[in-house]
Amino acid sequence: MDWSIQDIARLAGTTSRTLRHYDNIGLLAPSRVGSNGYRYYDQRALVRLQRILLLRDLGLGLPAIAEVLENETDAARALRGHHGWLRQEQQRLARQIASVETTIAAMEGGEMIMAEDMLDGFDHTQYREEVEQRWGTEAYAKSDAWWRGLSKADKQAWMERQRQLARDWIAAAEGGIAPDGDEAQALAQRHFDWLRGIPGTPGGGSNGPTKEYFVGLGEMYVADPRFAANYGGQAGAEFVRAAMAAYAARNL
Amino acid sequence: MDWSIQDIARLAGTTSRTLRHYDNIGLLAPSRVGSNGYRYYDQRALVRLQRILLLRDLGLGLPAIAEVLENETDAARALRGHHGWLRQEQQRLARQIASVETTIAAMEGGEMIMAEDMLDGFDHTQYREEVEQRWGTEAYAKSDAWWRGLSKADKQAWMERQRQLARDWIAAAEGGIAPDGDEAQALAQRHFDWLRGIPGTPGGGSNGPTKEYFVGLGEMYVADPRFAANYGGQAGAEFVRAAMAAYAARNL
DNA sequence: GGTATAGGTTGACGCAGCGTCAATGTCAAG
DNA sequence: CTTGACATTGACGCTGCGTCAACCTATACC
Repeated sequence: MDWSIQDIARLAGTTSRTLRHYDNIGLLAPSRVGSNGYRYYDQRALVRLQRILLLRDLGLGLPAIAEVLENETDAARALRGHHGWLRQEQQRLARQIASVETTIAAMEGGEMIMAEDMLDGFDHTQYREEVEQRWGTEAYAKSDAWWRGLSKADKQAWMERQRQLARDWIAAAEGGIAPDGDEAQALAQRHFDWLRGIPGTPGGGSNGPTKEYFVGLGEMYVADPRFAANYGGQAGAEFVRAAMAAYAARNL
Repeated sequence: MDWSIQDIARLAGTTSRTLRHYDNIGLLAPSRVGSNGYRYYDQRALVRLQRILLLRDLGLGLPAIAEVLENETDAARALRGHHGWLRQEQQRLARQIASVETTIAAMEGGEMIMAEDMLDGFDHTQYREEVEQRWGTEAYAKSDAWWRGLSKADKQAWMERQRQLARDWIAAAEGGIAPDGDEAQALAQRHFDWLRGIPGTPGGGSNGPTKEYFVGLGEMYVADPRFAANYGGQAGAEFVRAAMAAYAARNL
């Protein structure tokens, strides 16, 4: 005994379109096809469909489901892998939610990030000594000239970017992820690109900072409490340093 | 002064492809286009791009971002709405994770759901009295005959579906969502479709059960501890009843 | 001036998983 | 014979770009 396409669709709680799709991609073929082209499905097909839908509800992709159904053995293994991915997603969402919340708070509290005047209170000369000491007076002079030469809009854009980057670093550090994982490495990449925009950094310019400079910067973030504060304190700065070091080791 | 497309891409930490995309969909036009078709961007454009990327990192969709940037005012409101959606997503993920975990446990512990013999221990006659009392002896006889007439595969499929449904109900109840929300109502819909497959239910068959039957069933789940156990106990059953009642009020 | 090289342009496909027409054939019932 | 329900095969749409492909341009060095 077999059912029409609508019948099993109803029986399994899905739609005929879905069944045709599954047929097209080879995930579930009808047990019989009439001379008129009509699809008919029997019990075996129904059982398979049920399994498919079960796994789909758990969030597995159709290719993964197909694999599970063919091998028969490693269903649990596939689910464990999937479970890991789900948890990652959840963490990503948690961090995003935190970001949104702090952003909302910032917008309601202060003048909000989108506002025009956000340069107040920023004095880049406060880092003068450190920069001169570690990378020479010339490096500082260059970057100082660069900064003074920027228009107001430029400065705003640059700071906005810096602040967002710092926020993301903090969120990442608090999220408890690995400094050498993909997430953190993506942040390190952003950090690298951001530095690239500052002339006067050793090796700076289009090619980006040198390995030594990049790693040394990470050290400084930890060593200097003024920098550490930007990244959520000591723990945050250490996370940033670890991520930067890992990035440098791989890419520079 | 303006930059080439690669320049701002680097400055903002994105790609030229993205910028072309934003131009195509009207989200961010270049400030100037050379006679050769090259795109050039100035500070204003850079600022706008930065805002776009900031909002994008928070998870907003491009149309939503466009809206925020035009209206200028309701950025916080848009973010609050987005925040709600993010939390929903997070809850959905949490429930999915819980489902995956219980499924893994079931597969490792018992013979797993995919196994063949899972009809043991199910005795549908245990509900005989209740059914006869509430909906008449004929209703029971019909559904009994239907069940006995099913093949082994049919019975398996039916039970698998029932069990998954119950699991999802439990997860939903524990997830703390509203019984009349979209999520729970989708489950009620599945429950309705599932009942549809059982002849002998009042109004059953292709059209599905009647409103009275559907609501009455929900009551029974709460009243009878044997049913309640299927849905994770008293609290779970009450959640199911509430969801079914809401569903019936709207759709039946 | 020639040429190597980097960077620019406009299409257009691909991805995940179907929803949703569109145009048309089939089956059961009145 | 007509009507209506259900079937078929395309094919576009959605999200946000990544990734070729095929073809100009700008810059720099010889």
